[in-house]
Amino acid sequence: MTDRTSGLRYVVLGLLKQQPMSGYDIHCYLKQLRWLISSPGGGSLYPLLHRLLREDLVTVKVVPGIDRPPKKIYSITVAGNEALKTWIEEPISPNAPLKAFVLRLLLADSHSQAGLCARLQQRRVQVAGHQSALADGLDTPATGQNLGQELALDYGLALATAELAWLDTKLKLLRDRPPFDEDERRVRSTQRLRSTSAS
Amino acid sequence: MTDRTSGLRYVVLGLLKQQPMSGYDIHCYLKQLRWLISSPGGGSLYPLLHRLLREDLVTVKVVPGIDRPPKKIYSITVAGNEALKTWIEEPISPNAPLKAFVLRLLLADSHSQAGLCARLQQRRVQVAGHQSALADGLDTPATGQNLGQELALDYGLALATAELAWLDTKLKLLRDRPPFDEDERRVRSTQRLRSTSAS
DNA sequence: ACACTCATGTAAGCTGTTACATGATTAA
DNA sequence: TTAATCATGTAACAGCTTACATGAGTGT
Repeated sequence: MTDRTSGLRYVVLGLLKQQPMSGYDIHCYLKQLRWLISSPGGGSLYPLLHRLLREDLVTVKVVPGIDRPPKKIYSITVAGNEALKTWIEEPISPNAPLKAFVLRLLLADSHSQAGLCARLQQRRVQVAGHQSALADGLDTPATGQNLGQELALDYGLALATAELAWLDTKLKLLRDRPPFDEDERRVRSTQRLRSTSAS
Repeated sequence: MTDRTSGLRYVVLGLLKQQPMSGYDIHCYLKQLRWLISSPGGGSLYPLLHRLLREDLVTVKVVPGIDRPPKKIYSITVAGNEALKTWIEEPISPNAPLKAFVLRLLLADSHSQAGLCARLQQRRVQVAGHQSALADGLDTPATGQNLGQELALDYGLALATAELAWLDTKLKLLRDRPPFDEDERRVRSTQRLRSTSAS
């Protein structure tokens, strides 16, 4: 409901849904994504796993490693899956941080394509609102206008505009081709969904 | 140093630098900017002001209102100004949240133009890094590729690209016209710095 | 009478951070 | 030997959130 947290909880559940893994594995995986979402240290991760365990959203199995420290492999439970689904599908509050959206995108592999479309659509509405609010801010020289604020507004506006463009492109792509089945999804998506190019 | 906090502290100091105001005033002001930065409730604001007071970064003066509850008007101190300046000029860690950048932009009115350029430049480097990392992620189908992750990466890439374009435009604009004096700044900036247009 | 805005505050709690501790194995 | 990677954890604390409390005035 609040959407003000980083949602680390659900990132972890999402990863465990893809495959069971240890706290350390999660840590390494998230380090690779650190430019998309903030990655936690052990001090956040392990206590979190303990909490999830107490809440019965995950289970553990200790696997002794050969010539390695033993690992504690965590798996998601039915309750965990439900909690994750609930969170992913729950509407994002309009001024939640950008992460809230990316995160759901990231964890949406369990998502139906229709659900994904709905999510993008919802985002579109919010960004559009956001954008016009910024445009208003720029047009009214009312509130203490200074160079910094002006720049910040213009910056926000530029990013909002770009995001709208992206959303429209993807929505069109997703709508043009009706749902395909699970097996094809992976392949097709990697072939078709590219648009922007690097530097 | 950490850059992991929301920096509310410095937003407040920045506002108080522009003009002395009460906790409630700050609350209202920030509510208007809620699409750019998250705005705190009274439960965050008042304790924060008390802390700033204890740290001698601000001072208070109680102003009894006529037919209104009395206000506590806070003003920034010399120490407060220094703290703010230090924070604004301190380098942003590469994977700090987007807010960290916008915030400094927002509070940069006390900033020299050269400083602003440097800040944009620094951001450019970071976003470029960010962008190529994302591009790499998209090109290697290595890590658990799924539709959601693919979309998230593409999304990040699109936004990074747009941001780079914006940064380049602004940097060019700022470099083309050498520093103008304080009085002209306000007027000129509002005339010249626009680029993106609304819906 | 009721609710709403102005205006300030407290208290409990969650999340996450840093810094530290442990202990084994592997590479310089 | 020293350092680094693997792997887990604890403890202290910062920051923020929600929910609540208070109290005066204003409008319906």
